[in-house]
Amino acid sequence: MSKPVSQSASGVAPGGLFPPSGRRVKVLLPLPLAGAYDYRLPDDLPARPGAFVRVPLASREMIGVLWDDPPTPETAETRVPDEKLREVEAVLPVPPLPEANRRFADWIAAYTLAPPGAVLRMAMSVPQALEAPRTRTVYALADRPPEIRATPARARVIAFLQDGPALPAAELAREAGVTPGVVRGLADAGVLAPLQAREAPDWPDPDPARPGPDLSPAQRAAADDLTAKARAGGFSATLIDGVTGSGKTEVYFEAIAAALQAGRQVLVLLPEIALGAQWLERFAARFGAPPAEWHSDLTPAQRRMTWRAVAEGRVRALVGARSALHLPFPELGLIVVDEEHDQSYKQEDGVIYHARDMAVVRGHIGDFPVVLASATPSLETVVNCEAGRYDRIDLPERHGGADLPGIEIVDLRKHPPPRQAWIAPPLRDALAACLAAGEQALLFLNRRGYAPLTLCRACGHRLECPNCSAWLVEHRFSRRLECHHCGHWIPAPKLCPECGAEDQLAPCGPGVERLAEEAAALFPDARMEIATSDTLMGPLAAAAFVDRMASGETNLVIGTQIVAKGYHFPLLTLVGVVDADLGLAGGDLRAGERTFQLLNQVAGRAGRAGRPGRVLLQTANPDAPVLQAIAAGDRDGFLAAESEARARGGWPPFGRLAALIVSGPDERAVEETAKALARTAPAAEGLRVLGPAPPPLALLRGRHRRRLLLKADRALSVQKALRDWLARVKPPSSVRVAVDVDPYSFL
DNA sequence: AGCACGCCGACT
DNA sequence: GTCGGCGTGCTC
Repeated sequence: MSKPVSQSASGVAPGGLFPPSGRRVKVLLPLPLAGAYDYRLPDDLPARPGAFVRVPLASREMIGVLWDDPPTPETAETRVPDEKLREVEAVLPVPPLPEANRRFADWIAAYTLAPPGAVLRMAMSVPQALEAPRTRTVYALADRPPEIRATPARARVIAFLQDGPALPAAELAREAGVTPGVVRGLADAGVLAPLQAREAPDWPDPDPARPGPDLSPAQRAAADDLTAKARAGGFSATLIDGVTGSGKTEVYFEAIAAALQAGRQVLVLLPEIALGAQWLERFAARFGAPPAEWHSDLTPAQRRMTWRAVAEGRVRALVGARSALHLPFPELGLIVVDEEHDQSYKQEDGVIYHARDMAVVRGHIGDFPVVLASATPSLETVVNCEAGRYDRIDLPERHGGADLPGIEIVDLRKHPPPRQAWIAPPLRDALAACLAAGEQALLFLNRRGYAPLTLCRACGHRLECPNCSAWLVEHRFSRRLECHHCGHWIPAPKLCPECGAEDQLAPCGPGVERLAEEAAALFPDARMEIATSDTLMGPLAAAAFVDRMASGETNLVIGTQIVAKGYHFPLLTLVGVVDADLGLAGGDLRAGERTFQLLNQVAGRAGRAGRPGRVLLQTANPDAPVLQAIAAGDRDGFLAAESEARARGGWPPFGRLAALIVSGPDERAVEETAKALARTAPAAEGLRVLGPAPPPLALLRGRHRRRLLLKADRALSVQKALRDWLARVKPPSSVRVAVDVDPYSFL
């Protein structure tokens, strides 16, 4: 132990020994520690639970949150001795973390088995927001300005400030149309007075009183239900189930208006990919001001100001990706989870949780309604509705809206594409007709790059990632082979790295880049564009792409799932799904459901704005139930069959599942730990452990992996079983055991 | 998460 | 002989 620690802890102060004063408090630190630490809060520091405090920790300082006392006081043995306590140094000038956020963090930690501090870290993602708000120097007219020589430029500055806001020198000069020197001169002369102003401009409040759009009778009924819930408060979870174009957004906008009118804050969650300009514009059109935003493209300054404005209640409505759930809303009164079925709500690293489910928990804790919206609701949510846990609103398709696209299956066994090509004749002909008619088409292939596999014709060697059990994907634009799981890449080689043969490396299978090559050869006059996360980096690139689509500048898009979500393309009439079977391989629990949702969403891109659309699904398994259901438009039939199968097997949502992922750089040590876990697996009625088994990605980012699966009856708590189980096995320090409660990915 | 302590290789 | 690599372990 270092000297400063023992000194301060024993109460040695200049002038002698004092009995320690102040009371013992819990401080949760944003670190993956087992629980909150005890500190001494000096009597002269007033702080209530939730206060952000600065505390010493080992040789440094940290910011933590004054946590509530645990419901069961600890015993004398587990209690940290008084001598070890160090002092809370300061209370930061920020509103405290609201009670609901604290209970929410506790709940997530208990459910996911994550350390509470790791959960808190998500709520404290912007430490700079906790410091005193930054100020900037602005200039206003001085109270008693001295007499100076009047010039036209000076007059303009003075005139501007007579009814304009105080501004920083540079902005003031720009607004008044003078050079910065004029402003500086006025300031030096004492005509302008410098003031310190808070940097954060207020967010314009969305105006809930603005009249909404005309709603259909079904929309009106749905909106009335939700506005009543939002006005009254109290927990409820409601699914809005309606196809694209049924007006879900307009309906939940009414709920938002009601919550705002009731003086509550509102949070809308969207998948990151759908959080584009189009949604923001719709919100602004309805409420006269855009919402605040929270997503990965924010700058650090935007992040800091937004976090603070949320905490101070100055942000009334915010739209964000899943991490927005942890923002410190003091008056949250409604959460909307749009595209609730979307897999991106499942966070897969760090604290592993499902944002849709946690949104419902947050509503429960905050005692307010939660609205889930989707055209293809998840089976989880549908079952929750059937069980009466969630309410359900069905929105029929609007009359006068676009017809549902006609969906046709192209049997690749009957209509094979030419060698080294992937567009089968029926799709080729449909594309030709569509482009000839001056319409727009989308070729969908959920695979980035040129080719997913490169192999040597001479020796058969496959180019694999050294850190992951995965093939390297060729990207022609960047002339690289890239691993899509870690950051690894190599320049596209000319020689086989195994046998040294020259020009024998052959691309196998298609990616969007290769498909574009094929399409360009078939339709040399098409105005083609590739849309993937590689080509649409950032909101600006995405917005520019949307513009080119809306204007018809682009008439053929080759895209991955990025085009399936969030955008509306009014001129698009043909969608070709190049490989409808892609998502079905691997046989994981939700492969069918996921494929249904994705294909349905892609198909929904065709034929809006009144034009009939056409969708062609290329498949080698035309009899697969998912594809039959899509083609027949029989979503409910598909869900019923899927539900039946899962109920029979005791799989979620009819049973509980938790995965243990054992990983480490040393394969033997990982294997040993996995086996030790299997040996000590809990044995109880209604509980089974499967594995260990190497997952499809048995090597990921240089770490070897094994998976075990705990399957339990719905009535059982998997958390208790997991906690007891993990306490029985002490893995070596190089091996990590991650817990994924309710796993979605089986990789 | 940091940061210190600790125990083995290339330097002044 | 020391500087320093980052493996391991602790922080109320």
